[in-house]
Amino acid sequence: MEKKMKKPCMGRQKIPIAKITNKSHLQVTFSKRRTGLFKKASELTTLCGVQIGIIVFLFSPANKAFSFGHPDVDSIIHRFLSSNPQLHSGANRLIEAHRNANIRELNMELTQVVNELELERKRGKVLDEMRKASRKQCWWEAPIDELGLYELHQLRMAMEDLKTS
Amino acid sequence: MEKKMKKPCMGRQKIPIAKITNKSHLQVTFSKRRTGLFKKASELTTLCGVQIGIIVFLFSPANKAFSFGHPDVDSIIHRFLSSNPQLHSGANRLIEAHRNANIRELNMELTQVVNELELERKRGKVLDEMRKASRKQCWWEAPIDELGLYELHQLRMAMEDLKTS
DNA sequence: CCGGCTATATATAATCT
DNA sequence: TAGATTATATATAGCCG
Repeated sequence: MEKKMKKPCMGRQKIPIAKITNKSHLQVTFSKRRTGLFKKASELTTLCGVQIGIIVFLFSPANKAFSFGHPDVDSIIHRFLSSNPQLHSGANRLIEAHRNANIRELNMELTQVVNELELERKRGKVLDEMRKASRKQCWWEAPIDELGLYELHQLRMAMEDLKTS
Repeated sequence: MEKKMKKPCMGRQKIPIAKITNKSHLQVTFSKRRTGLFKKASELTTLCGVQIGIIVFLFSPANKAFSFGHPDVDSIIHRFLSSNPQLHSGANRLIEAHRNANIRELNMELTQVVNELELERKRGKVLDEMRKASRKQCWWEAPIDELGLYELHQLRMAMEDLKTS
């Protein structure tokens, strides 16, 4: 009863980057992160003297659009649309063909491949760690509850590596 | 050379939010923060199921435009313009033109990532071989039920996370 | 120009008010 | 439903290779 009376607060917890199902959590998180995103954008604008436009569409609970812009969203959009009149040199028919493939599909494919890559990297990393550990001794042969703190730490680390993004 | 033999690293320092004058510092900061901004946007998109479009204009050293979008910048812009009838002045052609550029970038990125994935797979394969070669009865080969509940949970979560993110 | 590293500044998930 | 608090997760400034 000396130091750790009770836990005042869990503090920030790690959350998986996946759709938040709890409506109220989502609302709070959206609000906070949107603010944070705009703040980051604002800082980038000031620090680097760049112009930024951000548009955010929220579809639930109510459809609503938020935006941030320096100098303002409209001018950014206008500039953006005007800046790339055409990079469409006649060389790439493949690109033309892909247009029908829809960007969203490409994005999904890219995302999936990136995920696979991440998985492979982590798998390799964990295997590396295990291999390294196995040189010492086969501590994992013993029941979990008999493991020393160090070994538990190692195991934990391996797990963390596996799931850390 | 008495007190501070060496300084491993200054660590992150606080910087004033004002235009960075040093060109190379600015370049580095811009690159890092732009990446961070896009990552935050990506997370917000996933966490809250919203659509986001970001456009960043860098005027020095060279004029260049960066963008992030989910599903893609153009659709975000289009949606935004649709909600503001006044600004919708025959921009469709420009949007179309820019879409080509986007697809090309995506394709290049995809190709690159696929290549990286191949490399990682090979590495993983090698590690797998090593594991097989030296396997006795390491825990990851052993029956699942020998793992502690916590570790098992962590592993499960890691897998789920990797598959769904 | 990148990507990695370390120490620190910030952002923010949970909790509390 | 909205802020204030707190402990932790992340983002990054400065340095290197």
